[in-house]
Amino acid sequence: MLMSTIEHAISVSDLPAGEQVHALLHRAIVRMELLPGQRISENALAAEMSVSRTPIREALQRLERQGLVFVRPQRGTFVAPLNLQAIRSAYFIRLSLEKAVATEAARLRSAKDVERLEAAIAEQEGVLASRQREDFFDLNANFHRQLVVVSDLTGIAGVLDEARHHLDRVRLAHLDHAGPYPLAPIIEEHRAIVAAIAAQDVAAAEQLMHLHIEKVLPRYDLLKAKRPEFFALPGEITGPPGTRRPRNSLHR
Amino acid sequence: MLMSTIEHAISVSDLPAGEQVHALLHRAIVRMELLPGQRISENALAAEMSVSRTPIREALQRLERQGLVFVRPQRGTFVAPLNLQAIRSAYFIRLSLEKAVATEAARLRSAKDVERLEAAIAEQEGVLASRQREDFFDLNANFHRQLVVVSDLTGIAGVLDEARHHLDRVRLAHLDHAGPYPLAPIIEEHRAIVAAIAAQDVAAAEQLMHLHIEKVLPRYDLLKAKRPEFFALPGEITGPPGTRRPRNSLHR
DNA sequence: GCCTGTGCACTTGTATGCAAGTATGCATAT
DNA sequence: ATATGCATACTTGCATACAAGTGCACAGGC
Repeated sequence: MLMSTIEHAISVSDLPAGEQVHALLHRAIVRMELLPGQRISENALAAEMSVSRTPIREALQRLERQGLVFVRPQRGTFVAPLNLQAIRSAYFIRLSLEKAVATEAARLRSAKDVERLEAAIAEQEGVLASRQREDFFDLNANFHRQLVVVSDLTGIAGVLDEARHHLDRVRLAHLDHAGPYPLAPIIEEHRAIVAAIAAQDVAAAEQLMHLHIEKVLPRYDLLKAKRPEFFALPGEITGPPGTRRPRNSLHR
Repeated sequence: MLMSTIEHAISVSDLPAGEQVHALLHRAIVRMELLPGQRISENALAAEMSVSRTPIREALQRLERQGLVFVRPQRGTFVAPLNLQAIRSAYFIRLSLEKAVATEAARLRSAKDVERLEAAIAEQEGVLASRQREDFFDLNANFHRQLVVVSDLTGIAGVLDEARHHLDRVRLAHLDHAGPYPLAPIIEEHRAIVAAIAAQDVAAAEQLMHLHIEKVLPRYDLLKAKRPEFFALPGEITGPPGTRRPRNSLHR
């Protein structure tokens, strides 16, 4: 069921095989289509994607370093749980760096930059009602990446992306499994930030970004209450003893 | 010549082969023992370390993501130059995050934490005169990592390490190729930071850390004047046309 | 002397095969 | 019925072999 979408996606581009495998798994994990704890079989993936295990392993090693999967040698590779420490760290990184980015963007922005930021916000509004809500997170990422470009610090985009992905996993889990997750206020915050940047109001840009990022963290414990299995650590068993299911029940 | 030290190092531990290769190359690159632009041959490394190309490639891919090597398919793998954008980004990341870390450390520190930080500083003094100056950078890294632990944000240690490594490359190039690089003031700054943390003076800790980090960046252009070849981009030729040396002149 | 075309050695990317270790399920003994 | 030991199918880690592409060197023509 997972793989039907994969086969569709690979033929699109002719990037290195490992890149494509990574992009695919990364997207599926961040979107919570592959759930925490779920087994990822190198052999099965290689067969389904018609490549050898070599690029598969390359992709899995990347994902492990990003904290999205964990590999237990001779045992298996699994989607990483939502780790509280990883979430707190990602939040802290975003809070610190995005504030500084907003400051720099307010200092350096050109008129053209402001136009591009406003165009990005318009896109977000377009997707708000019509398309899949998962797509909103891609547009949100684009907006924040654009801010990085304006601040002339493109080298930090990778760090911010990785941090955001961890937080997006929590937000998207909310979308699917917990209560509503309103997107409209986020767009309003974006608009306010751009307004401050357009006015070159450094202090306001930083403060508004602070408030914007701040809203992400608190919801994690709500999700943990509803879906504790997403937070289970590698060795832990969530259910009472004896409920242990056969090894591949999650995978097949 | 390079490899004599390598053979010594590998037998010490029994970590996964790829880990060891990565640790070795990483250390050599950050210490500027492998110079920017220098070719890294997968085959030669595999032969010298008595492993196959598979773990070598695993290590090189990690290093590429860290910005320490660059791979040109079907052409070769090379030590990355000192990239201005990478340096600025690393500086920015350190400035933002370390300030926040200092703030949190000042809030959360226990008496035991202060003791450990002071012990780390004592170590730095010990190495100041006696041992190799390269070792100081390891102790400096330990100190900053310890601060991360105190601030209860161990998850961000990896990001800060990677940023610091880029800046350390510049500093170590100074040690070898440019003027003097005094280490004693750095220890004094560490001491002042710890004092502020011990006093739980949040504002002072943040400000002192700001000044501490700030000192790293400016020296880069001085080095660029003395050793422009360290900053040459992949395709660029530093000398005038016709001075192009045979392909392996850097390697053999 | 200078320019052009071809061959070869070398590069990384990918596929495949082997080795070491783990967990499951079945057979056996109590 | 319960517990124990073992065979087996699976996992990842590593080694090796092949494929595709690049650039230098050198031979030949001008």
